[in-house]
Amino acid sequence: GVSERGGHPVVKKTLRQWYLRITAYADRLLEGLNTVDFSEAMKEMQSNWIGKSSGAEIDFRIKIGQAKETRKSIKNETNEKGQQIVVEQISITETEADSLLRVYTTRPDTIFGVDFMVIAPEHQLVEEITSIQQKQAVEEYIAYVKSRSERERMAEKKITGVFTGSHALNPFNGREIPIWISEYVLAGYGTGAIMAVPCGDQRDFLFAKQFNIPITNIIGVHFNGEEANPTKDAALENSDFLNDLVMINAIDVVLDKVEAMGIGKRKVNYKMRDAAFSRQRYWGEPIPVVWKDGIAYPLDENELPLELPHVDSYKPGPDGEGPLANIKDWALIPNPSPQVEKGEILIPGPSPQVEKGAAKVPKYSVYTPLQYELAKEMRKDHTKAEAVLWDILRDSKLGVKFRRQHPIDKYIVDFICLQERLIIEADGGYHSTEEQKFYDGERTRVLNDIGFEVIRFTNEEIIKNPYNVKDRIKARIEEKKTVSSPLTPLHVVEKGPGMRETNTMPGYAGSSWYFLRYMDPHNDKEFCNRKASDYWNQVDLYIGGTEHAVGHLLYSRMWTKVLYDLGLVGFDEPYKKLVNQGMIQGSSRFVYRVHGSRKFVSAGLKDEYATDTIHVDVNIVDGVELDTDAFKKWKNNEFADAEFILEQGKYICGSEVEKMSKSKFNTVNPDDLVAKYGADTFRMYEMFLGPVEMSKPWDTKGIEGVHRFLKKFWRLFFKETKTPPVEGLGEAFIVTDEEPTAAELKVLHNAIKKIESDTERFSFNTAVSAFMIATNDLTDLKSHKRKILEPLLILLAPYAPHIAEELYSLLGSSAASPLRGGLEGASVLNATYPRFEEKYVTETSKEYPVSVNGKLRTTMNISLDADPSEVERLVTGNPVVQKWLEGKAPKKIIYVKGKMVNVVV
RNA sequence: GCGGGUGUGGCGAAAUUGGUAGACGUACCAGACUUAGGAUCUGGCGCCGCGAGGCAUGGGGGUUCGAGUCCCUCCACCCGCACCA
Repeated sequence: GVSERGGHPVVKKTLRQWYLRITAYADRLLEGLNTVDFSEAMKEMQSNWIGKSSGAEIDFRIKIGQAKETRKSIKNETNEKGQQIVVEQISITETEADSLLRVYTTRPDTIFGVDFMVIAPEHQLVEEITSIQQKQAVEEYIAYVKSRSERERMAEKKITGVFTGSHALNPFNGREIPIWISEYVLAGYGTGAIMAVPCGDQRDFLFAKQFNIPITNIIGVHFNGEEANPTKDAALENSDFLNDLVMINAIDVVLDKVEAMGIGKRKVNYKMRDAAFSRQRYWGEPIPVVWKDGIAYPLDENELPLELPHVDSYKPGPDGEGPLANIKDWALIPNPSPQVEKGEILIPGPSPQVEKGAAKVPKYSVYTPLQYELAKEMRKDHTKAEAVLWDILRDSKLGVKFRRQHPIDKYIVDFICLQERLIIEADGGYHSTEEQKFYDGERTRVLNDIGFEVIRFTNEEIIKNPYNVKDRIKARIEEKKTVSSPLTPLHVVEKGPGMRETNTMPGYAGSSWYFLRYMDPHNDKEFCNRKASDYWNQVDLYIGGTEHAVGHLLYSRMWTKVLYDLGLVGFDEPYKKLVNQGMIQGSSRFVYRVHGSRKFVSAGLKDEYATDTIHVDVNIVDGVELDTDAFKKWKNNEFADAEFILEQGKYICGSEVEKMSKSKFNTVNPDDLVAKYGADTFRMYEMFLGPVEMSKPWDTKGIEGVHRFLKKFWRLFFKETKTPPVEGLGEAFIVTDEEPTAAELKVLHNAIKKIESDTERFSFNTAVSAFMIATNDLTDLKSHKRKILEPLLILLAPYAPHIAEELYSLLGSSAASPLRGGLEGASVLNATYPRFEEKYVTETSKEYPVSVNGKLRTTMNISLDADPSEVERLVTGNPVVQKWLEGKAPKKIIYVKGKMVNVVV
């Protein structure tokens, strides 16, 4: 496609990027959700995104179907024309593969229902296990998959796949299971390979049907042959030692056995990926890193803060880099600070030629401490060959100590004997490519340079012939012990020119923790003093949209956990309570142009024509009726020659609720509304629209009501005058200092109670209606008393701050109304919130609803202290009730004090 | 497909614990004041019915003296994720 703004072609480029390792926090981000007050939808979105699943990785042995061929010349003769004829015998044998097929499953209980395996097209075993017969088909299929864009793949959902020609062996019964390749298995999730159980998984079922793979039913009647049943509650059948076990209980039985046999282990997987943390833009915090020889070095603390350089142009840098790459003066630095060096002392061992203490103690360097982390990770995951080799080398079995997955220089080597300076590497199948050979050669050269010898074995060698491998290593160690091993200087990174990182950080680098800065905004030593953050603690209430669910809200939760782990803040969740406000949507209008003409057809008639739907500006539509003259002038007369096909003399537009967007011509500009009605009206109307968390289309119509309310409220303070107000308050100001009546106090205190509780539970729409009710009531009572109006103003301040402040200051400071002394210039924002007092709203009687058999028939005013027998007497005496009783005696009278009365006949 | 949510007048909505369904606001109708009304005020306004009354909270069923609210079931719409094994 092309870009929306400039129409430039969009191309894919490979870029070096920084990632935030949010995956390391996956579990804690999930658990933390239990401690915060977020909506269910929000929690659900985040936990879906994290996508934790518990299952197991299981290794299957692989039988390669006729993969190896050996050619043997059995005849070699010359024919009568003198041409040589070579007759070859090709023998094909089934062999077991070097590698194991590792699958990820959440349902190990279904292991006897596995009818085929599926690996992703990108899986590393594809080449190794493809048989000769299937080679062409597999290659064609891979080419087909590559030709499809992700979009096509998602949209079409075709069932595609190809058989590799090889089989996996069920570890329990040795059953041969065909291995297929299909794009429905994703390389990036789990191990990129699955065991398919068609009777229990719908995708597997459809695949089996598509390719006529026989289905094993392990759940008996729970499987109907029409579709898969993912139940966990069925008793297993056809499942060997699992027979009759309920599936959910069988999971652990299988896993225990798998782990005992050493062919797999329990494993938790996450859908969440690390978060891209670099942007190719100017605006963003620069990343404090200097590159040298392809290695990233962090800046020293005393070199911080690193500030963005001044630029004259924000044009992108070369090869998709950010604009900073253009600023050579800034990016290139002649002398980067020395790298962080974490070395280990290499003690010259007991080699006879090296005198103890004679040699200098050399260090070998490690490029960055990160390598230690990486090595640690790598030690967790090892190939079968590595495991075999480690078994040979570990515990000084060969007389010298070996370490595995050890960082040295810029590499992490498989096995290293520091004492004898010997490195052993186990190479997988991929080491045979030309490119890999080049890198391996380079690696060997560098390691040799710093005094290490490298011995390489292929995985195949190690597994097939471990004793041979062991003997060769042992022999080499003996040889090395007898010769001098000169301690050459190690590969040292010299000071020299380097280049700054030219990517910048994304917006969320700042938005993840900005709230902490509010707690200590003037601190120039640290982002926020621990004492300040301990005092203020978590954000009490955070109002934001759901669109941040898997972005900002997740990042800032992670960020807070990092700071917590570093001891810099005392809480590990940033937000105590989260309210998702709804989005104000746009209500779009459409016109329908008859295809290829300049005729526009009204919505009711559009089905009779082939039409193109066009967004039309909502401002030239009244309701759904188009102003056709305005339409002709719209967009600089673009549609000046339009003709209209009307219905009942009108052009009716189509309508739809969509996101507000300029391109959809459905935007309403708040500035226009503020100019017309004022900010208070606009603000209050937004609150009045409905519950905060609900999205709804903007509708300007109702705004008049709120505006009328504010005008009415104003009239509690001011008399309307014909002439515009002049200096001072004059006669128009009608607030008095009289004592309020009981009725007025009741109105006030009902309002206080309702508005306070509504505000606290974020029910702003009902709070606004409570203001309206109070204002209507006070208008009816002709109440203009300061003792009523002043508390009401304080209540109003959060809802209509401008008018509240204005009237409050008039109450307090006006010379013309000397109602108050000493409060000149006081702000309503500092006023004490009014306190609700029960005594003003207490009633002595109530208009009770009286029902007969649950149906409301009448109401009766009864004293609240009336006892039940009194109520019964009054109710049964009521003529309406008597009419419905039809002379019968009531069976039962239900009286709920303060609520209702119900007579059961 | 999976998960979350919402269904109440012409429209936005209210009903906080099972207790007078539709508060408040719009729109609409009638009227007052007025040169005028896009100001203000009064009255009406769920549907059917002259009325008594009947029917109404997406549909159906249940629990209860009483259900918008609780339970079962079906339907529609919106949002999020989406080949996650």
